Amino acid sequence: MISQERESGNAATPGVPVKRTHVHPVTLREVAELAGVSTATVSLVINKKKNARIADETRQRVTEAITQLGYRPNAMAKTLVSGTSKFIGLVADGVATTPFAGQIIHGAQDEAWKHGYALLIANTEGNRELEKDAIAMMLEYKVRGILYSTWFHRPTDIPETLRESDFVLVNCFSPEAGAARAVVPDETQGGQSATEILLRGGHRRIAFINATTPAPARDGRLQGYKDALEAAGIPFDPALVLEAYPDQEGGYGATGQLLKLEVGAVYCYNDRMAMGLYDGLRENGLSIPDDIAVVGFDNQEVIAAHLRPPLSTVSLPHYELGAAGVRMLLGLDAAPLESAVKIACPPVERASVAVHSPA
Amino acid sequence: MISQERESGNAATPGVPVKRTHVHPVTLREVAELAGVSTATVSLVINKKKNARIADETRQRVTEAITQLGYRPNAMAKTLVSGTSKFIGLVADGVATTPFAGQIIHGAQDEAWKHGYALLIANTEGNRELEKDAIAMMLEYKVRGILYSTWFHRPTDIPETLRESDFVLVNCFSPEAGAARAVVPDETQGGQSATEILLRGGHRRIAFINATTPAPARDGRLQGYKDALEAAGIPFDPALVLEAYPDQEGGYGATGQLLKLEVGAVYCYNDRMAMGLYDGLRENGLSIPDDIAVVGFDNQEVIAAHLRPPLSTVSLPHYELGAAGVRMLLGLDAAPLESAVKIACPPVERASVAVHSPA
DNA sequence: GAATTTTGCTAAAACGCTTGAACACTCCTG
DNA sequence: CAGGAGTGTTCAAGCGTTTTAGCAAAATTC
Repeated sequence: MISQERESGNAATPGVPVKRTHVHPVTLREVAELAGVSTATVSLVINKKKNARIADETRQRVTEAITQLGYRPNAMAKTLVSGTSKFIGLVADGVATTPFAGQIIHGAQDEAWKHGYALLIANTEGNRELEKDAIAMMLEYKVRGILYSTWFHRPTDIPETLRESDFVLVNCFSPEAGAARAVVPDETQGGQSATEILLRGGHRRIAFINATTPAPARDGRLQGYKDALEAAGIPFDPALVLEAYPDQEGGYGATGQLLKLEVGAVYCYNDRMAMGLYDGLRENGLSIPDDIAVVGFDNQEVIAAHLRPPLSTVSLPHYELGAAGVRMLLGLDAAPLESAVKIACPPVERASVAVHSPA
Repeated sequence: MISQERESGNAATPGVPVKRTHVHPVTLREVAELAGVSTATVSLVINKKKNARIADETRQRVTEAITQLGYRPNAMAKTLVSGTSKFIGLVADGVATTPFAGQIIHGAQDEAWKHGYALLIANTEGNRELEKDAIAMMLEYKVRGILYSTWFHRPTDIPETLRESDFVLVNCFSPEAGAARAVVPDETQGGQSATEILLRGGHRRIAFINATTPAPARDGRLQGYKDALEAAGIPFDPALVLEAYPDQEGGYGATGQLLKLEVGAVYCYNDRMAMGLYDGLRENGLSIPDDIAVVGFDNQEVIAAHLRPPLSTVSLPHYELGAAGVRMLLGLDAAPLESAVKIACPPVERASVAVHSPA
């Protein structure tokens, strides 16, 4: 065999004499020919097989041929042989849409890369049909596994086709226990940390504006608040817990109620609420943190870091979620089936809470 | 390499005779056997070749076999044959890091998907070495082409290896003319639109707080301001153009100077500046839009839509940039080499500019 | 110096699919 | 009824790798 002849040039176009614009298609065989060895040898050299015995001189010759020709392995051919690609799929319901949840992609991509994997992403906008197609595509490309992620922490059910592959749920979990590996933020610890920021500021009477919308975050963040109070020996007072829709308007609208509580500190369900609350407090002539200390939750950079004063808050560890998802998928981190792995939400202290007790 | 063995559990470890949990590897051949035809026939059925003549009865049988077996084509094998995959690469210097530029990914992914392509993304954080690896990876996977994107509009030089593939620059451009296809936001039109929002509000004396940092945006947005004034028959007054660092602090810090100008309207280089300016103006007891109308630029949702009052601004069309990049790559949109294609920055009017003239 | 081991390399069979050429029919057409 | 035209299907040659078994020559052993 060893069919097609070539005019001397470069650019191999098998069969057809037309030149490709982009030069490359240099194959293993061409390298082998130039180096005067078999393709097997070249393959062995490239993959640095430890128990392959290759003379230094040969290895040398092959390496030279490779660089001289500018050879690039064809990953498809490799994958075909090995049966699985160096891809990890990431199915997201809206991660690319939502600014800060984009960090999930970022974390997954960094971690994947670290282990020699590339990310194949698909944004499904929650569309079930699209989602199915996306998963099918990933399976066809023989991904090593799939990360199924949501833009906010919530329960989800698992698409049937996902089961055809290894997978890990990221920022979501299956309501049926034992159904899947999953990694989520530790809302409770986060709520506790947020409250502790205020406790450290010397506050003992702390309000919490929770969300009206049911979600794991709503329960967890409240629980964390209670835990922190208990640890500090402060009795929990339900009257100090307000509720509002978790956005700027909600925060702004909660101002009135909050003022009635006459607290010196308030912990908001999220940063957007805190942002609205800032406006409300300001309109009432109150200054942060002197009249009232505020902490948020989420650490949405654009907001939290740039409010005046900058907002103390707790980070939603999106980057870490993505990274941990990849590690769990690859079997590098423990990944119990029984319950989701929880990633810490680290506190970020800024100027919205004074360092010393104002009391 | 491929070290750890596993007890039978799941997780196929190549080499070991352990069964895969995930059943699939159903091949064309198996389908063919079940249907009692050759693999060629099955292939023809699947790909719906128009000039393939297949009896309805046969087609039927094959289709059944396919669903019965849950057959999934192996995309790698397909690609190997065809020479190019259904992948489009997206190399980003920080798109995933930067919240709103993430829309580039989103737009690219939607558009790619629409044409049957999947996105292969790599975030390089501007690291040249990583970038090279990322591009190499994409070339090895025989991507149809590569989108090279930056998180803010700027000139860039083109990595050598990028030339081995089709590519389009997104949100950036090459300083050497004719070097590459590129798509960027139309800063000038954007600046003009921003200014026009204020003109429509009845303002004739409009300040512009430009950035101190050199960038295409800085020049373009200023030019747009001038164009808008000229079109309205208002002479350009350099005294009305201030400069500040383009972030909240900068905007806040520019308040003093701005007040000296005694203008009723101000156009800020970006939303973050406007956000800072809001604080500055408020501290001086001025109300927006009654005492002073404000427009920004970028339309960073988290900021612009949720300030009080919501900020009128101009959208940086990240989504469209991504989508247009894909279309240009696939040859669906014209893509001149001489100069970058410009995408409009549509105005977004909110409450920071009053509808009627306050004059 | 024969037997054995080691070293260096290659042949060739996969991997799962596509595709043009070829084959075997059945219908027409004149 | 021979020759041509359709029609339905299969053959077999790739696509670019990896990898195992095996071969020949060189080195080592006794």
